[in-house]
Amino acid sequence: MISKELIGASAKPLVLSVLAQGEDYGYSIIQRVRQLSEDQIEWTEGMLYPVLHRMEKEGLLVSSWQVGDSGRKRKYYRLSKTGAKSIAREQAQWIAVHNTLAKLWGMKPCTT
Amino acid sequence: MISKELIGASAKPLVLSVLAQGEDYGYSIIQRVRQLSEDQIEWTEGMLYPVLHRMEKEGLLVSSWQVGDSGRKRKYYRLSKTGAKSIAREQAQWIAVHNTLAKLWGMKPCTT
DNA sequence: TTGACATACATAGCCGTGTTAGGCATAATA
DNA sequence: TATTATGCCTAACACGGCTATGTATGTCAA
Repeated sequence: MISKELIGASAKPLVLSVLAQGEDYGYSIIQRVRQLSEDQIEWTEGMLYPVLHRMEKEGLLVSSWQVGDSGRKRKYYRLSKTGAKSIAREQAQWIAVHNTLAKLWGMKPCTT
Repeated sequence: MISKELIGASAKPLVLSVLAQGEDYGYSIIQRVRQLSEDQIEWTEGMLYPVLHRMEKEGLLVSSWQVGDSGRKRKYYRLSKTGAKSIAREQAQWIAVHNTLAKLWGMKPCTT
């Protein structure tokens, strides 16, 4: 179980990074993150949807309703240019904190 | 500048890990973290003191007033047994999230 | 002496955000 | 037909960081 603080801190960078691989919709993003984390990160819909709305309002994402193969309406999100650029900043912040923890834990720092 | 979300998520593991190296007091912890992060993590007192109080209330820390060489009264914190044990859990959570991000960023995962 | 500054702790109000809980709707499955 | 999985959304609540402020002491220079 991941703490709500960590959930909150990782939501934005994770959404941005997932969408960097191509557009996706809310419900699917939750599954993708769960799989990527090997069932360790279990997002709730009540957490993700407001995050997506906020990020769209901030201009990081763009949404569009589409009807997929299933015939069901889905709200797909993709990165805006601003969103694509912001990944680097999110990444830098994360690495900065991670490397500080890594020092205290006797781990090797992350480059790149 | 680190986002408030990341600040919040990293506060507890950072405090625990700093105190794992020996007891310390609030004002000093802020400096320690700033140095360790190479000036990238700049905690405010209004953020840290409530964190320390909470962690003590949770039984993770134990405090004691001491008079150091400077003749000034300081409130030193050290890990309780519970606090020492909790580091591993905090670490596991952090690594879980980090490795998920690392996958998306094409980085090598952290092993322990 | 006096003023400025770093040290050192603490709290109050504002605001953002995850959680819990609930609602609504459709397609697939039993 | 009933249930489950899918798929979106929002409201009330509680928690916690930020800003601002208050208090107090030691150091150093004018």
